[in-house]
Amino acid sequence: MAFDKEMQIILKGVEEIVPKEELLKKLEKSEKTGKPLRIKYGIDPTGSEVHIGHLVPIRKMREFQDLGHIGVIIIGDFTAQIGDPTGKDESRPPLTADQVNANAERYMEQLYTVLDPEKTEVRWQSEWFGKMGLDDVLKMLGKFTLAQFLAHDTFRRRYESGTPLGMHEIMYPVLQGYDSVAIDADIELGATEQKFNILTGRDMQRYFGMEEQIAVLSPILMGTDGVNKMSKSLNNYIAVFDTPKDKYGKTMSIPDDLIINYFNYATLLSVEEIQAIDAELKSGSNPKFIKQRLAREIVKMYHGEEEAKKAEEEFNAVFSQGKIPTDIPEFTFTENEMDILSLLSETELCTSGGEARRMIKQGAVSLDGNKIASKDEIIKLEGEMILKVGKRRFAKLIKG
RNA sequence: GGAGAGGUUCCCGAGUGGUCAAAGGGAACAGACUGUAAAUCUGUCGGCGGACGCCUUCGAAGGUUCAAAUCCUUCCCUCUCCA
Repeated sequence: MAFDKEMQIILKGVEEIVPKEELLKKLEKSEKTGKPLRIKYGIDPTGSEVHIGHLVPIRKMREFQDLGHIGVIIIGDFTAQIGDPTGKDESRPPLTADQVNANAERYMEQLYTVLDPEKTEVRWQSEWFGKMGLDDVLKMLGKFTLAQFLAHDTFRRRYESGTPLGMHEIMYPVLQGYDSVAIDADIELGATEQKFNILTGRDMQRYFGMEEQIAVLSPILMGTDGVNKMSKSLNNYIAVFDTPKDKYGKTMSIPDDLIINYFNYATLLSVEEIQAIDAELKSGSNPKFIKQRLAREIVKMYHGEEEAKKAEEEFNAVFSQGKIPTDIPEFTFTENEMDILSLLSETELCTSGGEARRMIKQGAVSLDGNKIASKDEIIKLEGEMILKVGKRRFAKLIKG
């Protein structure tokens, strides 16, 4: 087969391709006409942080780019004001246009850590939706029936459980589908939960007499808690803008049985390398070291070898040997002595006096390694001292 | 438009005049333990002051009462059934 190599790259780490047999035709056509395929991926700039779960399909886009195709990023400035209802059980408060603009810029910055800017086209939904009149919208909506949408699990569940479901939310797949018409997409990337929306794009293209796009669906990356999918609202994510130290630490906190999953979807290692790691893991070698390799790989992707090594050393020092991290906030005091409660609130190690007292009572507070026994303790400030709360909160006190 | 149900602390969810800062679960945080920021166990979990107390909180605004999350009035929002 002519496209063996291409198919192998495209299929790697992909959960599902619908419909698979059309993909080969697209590739053949592209080769014959010399016209690159247009690979669509839509983002809703509802926040400004991208996490590595988002990047799974983005990395796929990069692979398409490396094969010579064009990546088209849709900035969903209209859909962002709706909030994607699929895969969610609750409405999201709409955003203002200003927030959307601000988010979009920061978003792209993070995507370019993976994408090839030369082969990336960025398009805004407002380019086409901004010009539409109500008649266009009605025509578009008339192509679908309510039953089609209620057949979708998310909508049905929301409806049946009595959770509010706004009319505008039902519009979401329609808008996303029309994007594919507007940019003439050949392939749309997304996580598996996007299947419905992406297939709506096929319907839409068909209604407009166009060739239908193909859905290339990536698996959903599990969050660091190992229970839910990676998501901002659940705070179980590793962000592109996280510090190397945080990326490393968060990776180390994932459950052991997620290790291979992360290797597959969050690193650039080849299938063979990952198979070797899997074998090693199954042979009973200490998962900690394999997880450290994973953490190193992830940090390396975004910050380079050097930073990865540093993050690992730091992690070992702080968590394995109980040492103090290197980059801790410093506070200079001119007073000769202060009571411990004031110190804890001034350094923002504790958010309230009540919390500070609680932490002391629980034996969580120490100064230069000596446990603080009483909330009435007066600290003599001299030179540099390290104040510590729990395992992860530190402050350096400097006598000014 | 008609008839019902409901909006509680970060989330879910009990509570229907004082004993409620408000059960229980989840999340989070801390301690012990561990190869780990995993798992498990224990504890904490509105703010201020050493408990007693005070302040802020139960959709919003008023009102009744010595006293309200709990009663009344108006308003906002959600769901169900009927049309």
